[in-house]
Amino acid sequence: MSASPVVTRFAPSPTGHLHVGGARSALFCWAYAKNQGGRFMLRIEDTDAARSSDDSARGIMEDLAWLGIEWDDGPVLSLADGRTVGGDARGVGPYFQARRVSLYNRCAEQLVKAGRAYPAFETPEVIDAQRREAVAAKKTYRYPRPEEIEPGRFNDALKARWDRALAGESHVLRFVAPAHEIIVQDRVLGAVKIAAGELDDFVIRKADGFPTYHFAVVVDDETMGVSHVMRAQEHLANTPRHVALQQALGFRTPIYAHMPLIMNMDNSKMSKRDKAKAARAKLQERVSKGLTPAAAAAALELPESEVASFLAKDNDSLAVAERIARVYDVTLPEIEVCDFRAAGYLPEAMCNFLGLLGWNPGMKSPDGKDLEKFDLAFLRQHFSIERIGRTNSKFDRLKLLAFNADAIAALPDAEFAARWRHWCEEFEPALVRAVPTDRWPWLARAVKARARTLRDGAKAAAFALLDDASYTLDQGAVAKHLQSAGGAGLRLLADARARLAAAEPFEPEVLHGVLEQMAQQNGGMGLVAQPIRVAIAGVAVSPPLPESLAVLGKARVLARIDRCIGLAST
RNA sequence: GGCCCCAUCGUCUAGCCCGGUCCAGGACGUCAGGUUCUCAUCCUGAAAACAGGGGUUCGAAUCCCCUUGGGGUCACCA
Repeated sequence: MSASPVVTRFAPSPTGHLHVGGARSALFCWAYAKNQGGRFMLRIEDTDAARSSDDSARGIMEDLAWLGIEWDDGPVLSLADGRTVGGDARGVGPYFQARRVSLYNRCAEQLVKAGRAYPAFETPEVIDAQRREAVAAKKTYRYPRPEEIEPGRFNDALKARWDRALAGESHVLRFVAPAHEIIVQDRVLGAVKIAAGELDDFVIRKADGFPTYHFAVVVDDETMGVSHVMRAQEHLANTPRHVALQQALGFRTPIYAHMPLIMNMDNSKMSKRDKAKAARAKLQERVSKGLTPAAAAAALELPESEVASFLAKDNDSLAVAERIARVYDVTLPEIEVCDFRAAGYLPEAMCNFLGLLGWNPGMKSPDGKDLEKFDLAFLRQHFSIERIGRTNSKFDRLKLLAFNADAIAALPDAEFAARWRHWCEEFEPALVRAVPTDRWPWLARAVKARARTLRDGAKAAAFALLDDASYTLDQGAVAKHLQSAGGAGLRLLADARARLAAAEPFEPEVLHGVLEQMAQQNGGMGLVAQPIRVAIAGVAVSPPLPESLAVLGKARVLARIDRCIGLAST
């Protein structure tokens, strides 16, 4: 008899973008399946009809694909390179839970007929009231099982309830929680025991006919052949419910591995609401400095009432937060995978960093230091559940940034140029338009060491975007590098203009030679470079000059120098 | 609050299972130097942790217990 194949799954609900925590879960599930020669499955848990959307499902799939986490089984997605991921090779689909409702209903009926589930007719309002009462009395609320329900027996009372349900009366289905202790054998945490009586008769099918998460998960993991359930620890408390359900349905219990959580640096939960918090903090700071809400609303082009409610924490609208970020120049924290992509992070850096949050290879690199740089190929080769940690980790963006900087530095120049351009086409198109294609590699080379993110690269390249006839010259820089010492810098600049006008071809190597020669004749590169830099960039900071000059081209360089000399001489 | 999980530098962590080789190693960050045409990169060095208290033991970061602290979860959300 062969060992059952390893099948892991990532099962997001399509109610928004892919969160980094979800990405880490998916990464580990993928890595383990691949390590074991098994299959990684993607299932969309869209049983919350009101909050789910196809756009979200698609966005999550695209984010996973961007990271390089590709699923063997699941919805089909076409990639940019023409390949597709997903499919139903094992014939266990569909992979959207909303399309599996009849399956859940069959299982639910089986439970009812076995006396392990029953229709309940209280309205949500009634249940809420009971719950509030319990909270007010400082007691733990547990749904009180009707006395007429006998565990394991489809008695007359249950039959009567079932008939009412079949007749169309609004109801939910509740599970008859077991009277015995439940033990979850977790591969990360060990044996977790839940005493009998801790579980109450939870809902397995909602009034709208959709299964609850607990029920759908259990039915799907069984019918889809999932062997290993790896998920975040926030699900640990749900697991006894799932085990109880499996036992009642006669299902196998998969192997569980609960991973530690990823938290903010302040130990709060990472959530998309952090964006609203950051924007609100900024706006409040402005308001405390005298900005009136009315003026803010005008600047934001939003109704005053909406701004007021946002400020009052009555809503966490992402749209408002993003508007504030743009108008008041706040950087919203990246929370979702697409945020990191837009911020100019490389997928390999994300996967590497995420792979180290709660797991590590426990290996040394050739230089004897702990090995912590690796790619997806390494991860799938070496991943193991045994090395998953038990403690929550904080998401340190500075370390991620360092990883990203290293990943960029490790890219060959040509590849960086291509990938950076690709990113700019989507997020910084003006730069792509401003620089001729054949000069792009020079720009990329000049910018690479300054780019901890692809967006940094675009910032460093800002000089290329300036309008030759109207860009601002920093007065301090002009005074320091051009006008001081009796205008020595200006005289050098005039000399440089003449030499640059004669430089041919106008390419980095030639320009480097021109500058070197000037440096030798004029007391060092520092004295020569800064005046030219101020002239062409308007400020005393820019990427290396030879490349910068070549990117602009002779005509623009001469125009800028002429304008600068004119402005600085008066 | 009930239940559950966790506990090594500021942060991610190695070491813990199979006690001694650990006055605890690496990385990020920080600080101090150096290289460099600015900025950045790069190089060198430094400071920085076993939460506390009890056990067990010749010996504990490693095993046990308690305290404290942090986290998760208590929906007709997933």
